[in-house]
Amino acid sequence: MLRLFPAKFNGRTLLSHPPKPLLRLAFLFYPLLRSSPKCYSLVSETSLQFQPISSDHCDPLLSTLLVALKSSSSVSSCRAIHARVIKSFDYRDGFIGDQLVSCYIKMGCTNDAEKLFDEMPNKDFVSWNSLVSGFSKRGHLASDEGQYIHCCAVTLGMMSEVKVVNALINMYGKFGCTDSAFRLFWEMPEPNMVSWNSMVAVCTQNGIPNEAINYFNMMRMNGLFPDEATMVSLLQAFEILPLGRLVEAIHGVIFTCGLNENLTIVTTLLNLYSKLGKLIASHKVFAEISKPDKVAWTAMIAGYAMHGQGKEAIEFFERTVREGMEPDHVTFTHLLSACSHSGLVEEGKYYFRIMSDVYRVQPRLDHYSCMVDLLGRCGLLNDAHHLIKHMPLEPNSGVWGALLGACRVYGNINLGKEAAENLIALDSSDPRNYIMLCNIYSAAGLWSDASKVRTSMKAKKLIRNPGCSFIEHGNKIYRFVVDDYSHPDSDKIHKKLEELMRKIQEAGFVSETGSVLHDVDEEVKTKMINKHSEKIALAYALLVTSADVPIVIVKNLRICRDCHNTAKFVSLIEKRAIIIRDSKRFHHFSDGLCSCGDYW
DNA sequence: GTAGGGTTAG
Repeated sequence: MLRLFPAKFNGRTLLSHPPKPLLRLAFLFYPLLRSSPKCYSLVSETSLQFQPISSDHCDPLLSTLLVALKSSSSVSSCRAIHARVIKSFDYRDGFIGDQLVSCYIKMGCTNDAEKLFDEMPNKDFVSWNSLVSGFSKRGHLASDEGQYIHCCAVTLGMMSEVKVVNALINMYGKFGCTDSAFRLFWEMPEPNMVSWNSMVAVCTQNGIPNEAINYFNMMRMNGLFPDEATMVSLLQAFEILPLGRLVEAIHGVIFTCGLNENLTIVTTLLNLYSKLGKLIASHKVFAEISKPDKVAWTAMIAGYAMHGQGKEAIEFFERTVREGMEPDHVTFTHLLSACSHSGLVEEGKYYFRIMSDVYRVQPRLDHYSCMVDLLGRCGLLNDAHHLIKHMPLEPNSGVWGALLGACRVYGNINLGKEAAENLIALDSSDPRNYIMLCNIYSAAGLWSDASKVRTSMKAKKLIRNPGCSFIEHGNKIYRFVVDDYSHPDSDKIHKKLEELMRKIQEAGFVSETGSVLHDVDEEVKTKMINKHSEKIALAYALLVTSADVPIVIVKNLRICRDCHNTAKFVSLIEKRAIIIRDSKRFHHFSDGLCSCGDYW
């Protein structure tokens, strides 16, 4: 039986009559308290031990409950406990007030958080930090609000506090204001470990991996030894800067430092190998984890999904569930995405059904996106549209984007238009939405409509993100854009490309000019398409790599149909394994076929 | 000897 508040614990007298509302709370949330590592010391196997230190007996237990509440990921528990706390007490100040603000933010009740924060009479720098970090982590802070908070911190004399500056650095990082983050960091008299780690993270999150590595090196030169957070952020830098050999070197360092027992680091490494196209290496890393957790095995499923290995993802899922793993919403997102990337329609429908029926995981927007993608892939555009119209949540850009992608493949102009209009209504500043719509019109030969879309893009001053391809060779990364002549060996590369195109045309390859947006002659179109960055990278790879290693190309945008087809032919004719990672997934080409089954 | 704010993984 659960005993609450024993009279004595370790020889000390404990509170014998705790306030009744608290007693009810403690009973209700006993499992929650037990599951929170930070509160574990307060809660033994059989009883809830409680020892007040202040004259106000409510505070310690309520604080413990609130801390447990924050560390729990259960939103329903959050709401329940929060409702009861508010009913029984009215705390606006000090410790409890700060905790409540954090809880509100965690639950997504940003208005309540702000209201309470405004009402708090004695805000100190801890209160401010709770607010800043909570809001910036969840993207609930606008840039000017951030600057206002920075001003407050300065006027209230909080800038001497390292934790405050660290919170501001991270806030600016989340806004993409790297310059402000840099300035704050370099003005700090004594940055600590978290400050350095924050800088590495800020650089990684803002797509400047070289800078992340620089900060890492500077940190080492300052005599600091990297910890878990450093390694995770550093590893993530290599997602953008795919220097495979350097990653293997870092893997070695992780091993020799004994960090290979650290689940967080190892999971990041596993995920990184997947993203670099090395699924076998991911699997090896996973196999060496002694006690993989939910995050680690979800990462493995995500790896299979990315590489279009749906059957393997399902097998893996079923095996681990049998071993007692409890899947959550992220697990199902990747499992459904695996089904969709492999065209496993029936399996996808099955898992979508049982995720709530059997595993009690309610479908979220990501799951609906996967389902729309899954249905769209096999041409069931009306079913996909029906699902969107009848889903219980408000469809977001992911859901409409999945439909638009399917419309592009199947050339459905009407639905495509609807999807694109919804997308543009949701976010009129994302050039990709306009480009997709433009693509659909162009493919259907509706040049005047396509041109209207281009005009509205121009009017909004939206610039198309230029496509580029990366390839690693001899410890260097080479970047190619369309019609690129920047490489010193450009003449050779373009000669090789022309030769390659001639060869595959002889084997039956026909250019697919539908991917070219511009309303120009077929001949000009073919010329433009033949100089796409991934084709140049491919020709370069054929020139400099040996025949036995797979060619790995990384592209920032999605691969176009023509380049996809080219890679298929080249894999057949040159007898080479080609791996292309585009912005959405991996394509493994061999013997004239692609792992994506021509749908992406 | 207890409890709060700053960095990191699917």
